[in-house]
Amino acid sequence: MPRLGAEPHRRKSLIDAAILTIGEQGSLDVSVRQIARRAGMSPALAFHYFGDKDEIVTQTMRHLLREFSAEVRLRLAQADTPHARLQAIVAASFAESQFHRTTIAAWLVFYLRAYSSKPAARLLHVYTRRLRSNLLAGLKPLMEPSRAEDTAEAVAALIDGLYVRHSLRNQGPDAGEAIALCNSLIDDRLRNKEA
Amino acid sequence: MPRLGAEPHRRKSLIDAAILTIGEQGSLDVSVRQIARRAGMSPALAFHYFGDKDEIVTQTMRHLLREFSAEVRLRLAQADTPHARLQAIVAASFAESQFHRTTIAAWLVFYLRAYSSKPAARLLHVYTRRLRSNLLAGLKPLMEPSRAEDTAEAVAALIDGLYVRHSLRNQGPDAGEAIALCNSLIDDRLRNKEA
Amino acid sequence: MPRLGAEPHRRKSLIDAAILTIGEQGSLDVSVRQIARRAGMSPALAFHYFGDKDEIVTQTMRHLLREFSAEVRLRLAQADTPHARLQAIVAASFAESQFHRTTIAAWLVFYLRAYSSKPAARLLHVYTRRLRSNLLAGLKPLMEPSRAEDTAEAVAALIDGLYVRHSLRNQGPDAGEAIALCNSLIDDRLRNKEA
Amino acid sequence: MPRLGAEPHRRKSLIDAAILTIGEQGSLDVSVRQIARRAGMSPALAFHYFGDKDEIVTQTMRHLLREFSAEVRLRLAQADTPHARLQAIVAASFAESQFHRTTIAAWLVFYLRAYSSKPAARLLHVYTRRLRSNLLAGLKPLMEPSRAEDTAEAVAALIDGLYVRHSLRNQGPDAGEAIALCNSLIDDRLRNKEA
DNA sequence: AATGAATGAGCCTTCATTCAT
DNA sequence: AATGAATGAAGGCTCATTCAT
Repeated sequence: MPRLGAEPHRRKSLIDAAILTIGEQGSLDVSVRQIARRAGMSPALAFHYFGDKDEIVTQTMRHLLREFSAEVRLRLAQADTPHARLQAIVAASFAESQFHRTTIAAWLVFYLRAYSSKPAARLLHVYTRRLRSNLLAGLKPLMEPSRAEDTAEAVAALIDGLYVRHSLRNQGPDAGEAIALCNSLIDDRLRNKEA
Repeated sequence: MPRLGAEPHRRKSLIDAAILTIGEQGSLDVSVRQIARRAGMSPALAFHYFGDKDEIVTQTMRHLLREFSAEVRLRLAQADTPHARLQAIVAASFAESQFHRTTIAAWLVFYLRAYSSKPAARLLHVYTRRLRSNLLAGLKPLMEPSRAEDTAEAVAALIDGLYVRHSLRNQGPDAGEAIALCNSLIDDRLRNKEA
Repeated sequence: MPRLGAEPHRRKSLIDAAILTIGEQGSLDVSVRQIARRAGMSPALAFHYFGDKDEIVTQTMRHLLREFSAEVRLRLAQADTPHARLQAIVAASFAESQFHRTTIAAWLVFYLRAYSSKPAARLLHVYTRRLRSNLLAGLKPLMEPSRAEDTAEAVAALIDGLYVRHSLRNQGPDAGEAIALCNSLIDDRLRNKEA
Repeated sequence: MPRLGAEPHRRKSLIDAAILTIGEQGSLDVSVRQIARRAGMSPALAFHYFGDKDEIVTQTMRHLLREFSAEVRLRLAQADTPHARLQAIVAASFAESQFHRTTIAAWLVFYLRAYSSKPAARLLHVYTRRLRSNLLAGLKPLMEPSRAEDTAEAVAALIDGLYVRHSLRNQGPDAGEAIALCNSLIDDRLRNKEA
């Protein structure tokens, strides 16, 4: 039952299925068969559209990155003070589209993939650099440079850590608490400027 | 010429090899053959000692957990104030034995394994509970309970996040800076008690 | 914009593409996709015209055989003595249309195909019988029958062998030398009739 | 039921099975499964010993080449005149160990493999050079150099051609006739030195 | 007329695991 | 104690082939 122009829809289905499958399993060690079945098609079709498994994985990673970027961009557009920009970034990080156990697991899997895959490392590098530069843009107007850098590092790490812990069987805090903890860290750093 | 009592030594070699191999690869998708080769023995012997691959992995995870616990215990023993206890935990987390790229990658791999493996989840749960209780023991005397819990969560997350970021091609801070960031968070929280 | 009567042209393109692809690869282990791409159409169209891969291959083989027959017929028509007829056959065998590395490779591939394909064997049998009868027609008037049969066999084998060796990275002789060697064998056999 | 020191025996079985399977099929397009089954073992074991299919094929080719070389060497050792040396080479070519339909088909398959495989081409090149040099060593003392080279080429081609035709459903001559045809060509060339 | 969509079958290869020695 | 021998299962990937449009 082949429909015309099915490609974009199929690719999307596969990427969604890949996120779910990889996220649930907490590993890239999932078969294309599993992903394809979940996406409602044969493995052969997955290969037809993506060429090989690596490309499925890479495109999935790229998709996650893009979704996050969009979330950030959206919120930054509405922020008009440095402080608001910081909160926008934090909020984006814990937005509903990002802060699901499964999605987070997929993120972590991709983090780990960077260990042995050059392209994955490159992709991730772009993301971390952008996050850092966004944070610094918000922090620099509010404190001296070296302190701003430390703070950016701390916020970025705190976000990552909250992700990790949240995904760990919902053991970590929920989105609201996570945001509060991040903002609290930022505010503390702003208050105690001399520390 | 097989020496008597070679078993403990063999097991240790295999676990060390497993940490290195898993850590370098950033994945459990390593073959027993690889691990055994690195440990200088045949895969068959690895099975002889551990029964199956799962047991190798589990024991490796347990080993990592134990090493960390030992590090914490050691430092807690020398801390005599609540604040010193907090610093001891932080210091243990970034002790040389823990804060290597490869070791951290192995940690993350095990975090992810908890997604699909009950035993792994249980093991990890013990570790997170203990860390939390250690942190709370240090924080409770210094601030009101609900704030102490938030702070414990933040510190734990910050540590995890710094781990993740450090392992990402040394992109994160080194041990000294990591410790400073953690302590700074703690101190900020102590100072702004009313926040 | 599909033109009317495109079918014969399409079929020809496919057969040409098949010869090239099979010849270059030195094997029938080429995909219909490769052949179709080379012929500038989709694999589905190739199936539309030929039904299945086997038919593509068979028709290709038949085409090669027919081309060779035409070459022979053409030259035989202009030969008026037995000796001239023999030379015509030899010349046809090494005519430009036949003596290309790629074409020869395709020939060999088809020879081998006869091992496991009845239809291919039948096709090839027709060709060898015809060649033999053509040679004998030229030889019988010039020597006694049993000697003529031996000679026919030798000439046929020599031609095949020169093909094989020529296709082997142009290691064998070029067309002119090949013809000379064949004629020389014939002439030797004519001279030493008593041997 | 694993026996110790089984490797050489297993490798031999596999190579024999490969010759038969490839020869019967007239193609390299045989699965490792087929070969392994014929050799009485699982495909996995074949991979264990040879690494990959390519290595099975290459070793099989090398085996064929070596067997032929041995046959030639054996007979050359007993030949004490140039003419006897020529006959030795011819006889070796049609010795029982070489002149089986299946073996010949395997030879042809390897000839064709040289089209797309560098290593196969190299291997084959060694063989053709050696054959040529052996023939020339026998011919040079008996005729002028340029004629000797032509003759070597003719003999080599005739042998190859007789192979091809023999393998073609036993259509060609049997070993005895084949040898006679080759010797006859040589003798003719010796007699008509001035041609 | 022509093609993208779709799949079942089959291949190469790797791996965890067992067993006899 | 230690290992080579051996295999079933599973995975990635390609291909011939069909079908709706």
